[in-house]
Amino acid sequence: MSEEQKKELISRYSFEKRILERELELPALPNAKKGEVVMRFAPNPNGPPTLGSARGIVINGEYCKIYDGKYIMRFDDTDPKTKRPMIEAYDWYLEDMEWLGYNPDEIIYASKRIHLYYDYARKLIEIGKAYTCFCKKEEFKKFRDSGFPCSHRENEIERNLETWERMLEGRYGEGEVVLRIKTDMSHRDPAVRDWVAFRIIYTPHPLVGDAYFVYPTLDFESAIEDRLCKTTHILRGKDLRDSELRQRYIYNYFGWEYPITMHWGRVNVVEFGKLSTSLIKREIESGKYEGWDDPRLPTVRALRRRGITAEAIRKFFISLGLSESEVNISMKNLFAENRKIVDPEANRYFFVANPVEIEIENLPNENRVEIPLNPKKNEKRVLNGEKFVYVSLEDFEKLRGENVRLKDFCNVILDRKAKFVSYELLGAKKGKNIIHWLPKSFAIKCRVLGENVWEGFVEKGVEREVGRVVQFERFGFCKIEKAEKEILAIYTHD
RNA sequence: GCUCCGGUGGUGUAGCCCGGCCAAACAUAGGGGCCUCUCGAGCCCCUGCCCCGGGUUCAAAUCCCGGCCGGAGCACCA
Repeated sequence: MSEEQKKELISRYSFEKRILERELELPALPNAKKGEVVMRFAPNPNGPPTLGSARGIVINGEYCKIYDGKYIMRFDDTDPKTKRPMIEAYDWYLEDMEWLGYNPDEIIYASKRIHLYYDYARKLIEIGKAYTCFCKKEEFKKFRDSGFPCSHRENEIERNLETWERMLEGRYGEGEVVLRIKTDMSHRDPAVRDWVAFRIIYTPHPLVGDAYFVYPTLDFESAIEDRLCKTTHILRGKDLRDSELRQRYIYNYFGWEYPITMHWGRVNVVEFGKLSTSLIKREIESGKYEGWDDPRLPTVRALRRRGITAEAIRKFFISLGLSESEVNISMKNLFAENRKIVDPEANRYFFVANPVEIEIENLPNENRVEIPLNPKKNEKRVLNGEKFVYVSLEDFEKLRGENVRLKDFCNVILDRKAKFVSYELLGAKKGKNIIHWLPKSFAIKCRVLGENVWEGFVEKGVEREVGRVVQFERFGFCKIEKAEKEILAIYTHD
């Protein structure tokens, strides 16, 4: 074939691909019509929401906003024993969800609606699609692994109904009997073979006490609840992918249409490794962390306390999208997002960690030093340029004996007894010898909490910033938490 | 072991379904420079990626087959 023919062929088959300006937005949701979308975020409140939960809240919430849909907060709290809900955590979820910018249109507590699920269980037994099973779990595991049914599978419907009634009357002990959904004992995926729909637990539930003792498993509860709420789209982590396979059996038995599902991959935040809710709980109890909002923790409340904005968290997860591949992501990405939001607004202050007091000998006169509160704004803060000032130990040790610029004030030869050089900026260079300082008469004690604890002084004026993120120059962004006798700040990021 | 899902620069994401201006884009990180009286921000430049092997095709990141690697499920947890 000649070159010409080749070219001809190529141009015939190639088509112009429009290069889309990619914005920060989620891909279109399949089969979604504006105003008709119903989605839910369904956590078990056995601890406060973490960064991982935030992904679910944000992704589902964003789609609800885009499609003007209904957003349901559903507490999947149907295990009072192994994954026992924390009574305070219900409110924590609601608080954090609102803080992240999403307001649920409806709140559902599965534990209060268990009687509704019983009706469906009964119907399934009646049509021969569920059976009561007296196998011990190890015993059943053998059947599941080998793919053979256990004897209970062939129970008469009448007998199943009878046992079920007796379960509800409390005639059996924990672990004695369960209700199973009949799927296919030879299904190629062992995870879907005749799974448990109800089990008996006598431990009182933190929210509803002893109102029930026959509890549905997540798969049963979720299957029914999604139907009752008319959920159209389920977006969740890949760990629940097999749920769909299991739950579809129920949908098929009842002739229901299963919602559209999408799953995102596992997120591993490098800084935290595998920190599960239960592990955090243990470390709080052991005293390693001070509480669920310890700024070192990846809970939503800790991030908020620390000065990470909801907007940054939202953008962070929107940018991750719905990829099914598992990701190793660093907090640095979140911080970069946050810095962009916080930087233009944050006022600047001098914070001197590990202060060293120096005296400027032969200072000609004290004077007012005006420094912008923020380089992009006009407002100024005023410091008194006086004889006794603090500088940080780190700067002192590094630059002792050198010509150093006390930012916006004057140049000195740095020492405990420093020599005044000039008011003008003579040969001082950014990144080299311009340092921050504090007049002794203007300094308030300040403690900064982060990975470390820093003690030092901060300039007067930060008292006004309680609740806001400021930047301590040459130190980092911090959120001012308290201003009483001394200032308490939480380290946000650099 | 069985099942399912992934694998694009250091890290994320887009492109894959519908093969072709993709010798691959954006963000972040790292390196260099400019600017700024902060180690912050901004501006400019640079480094660096289609897991491997076959196949189909004029043409493969994209389709097919086979490996390898990673993750998840196989609970009377969610």
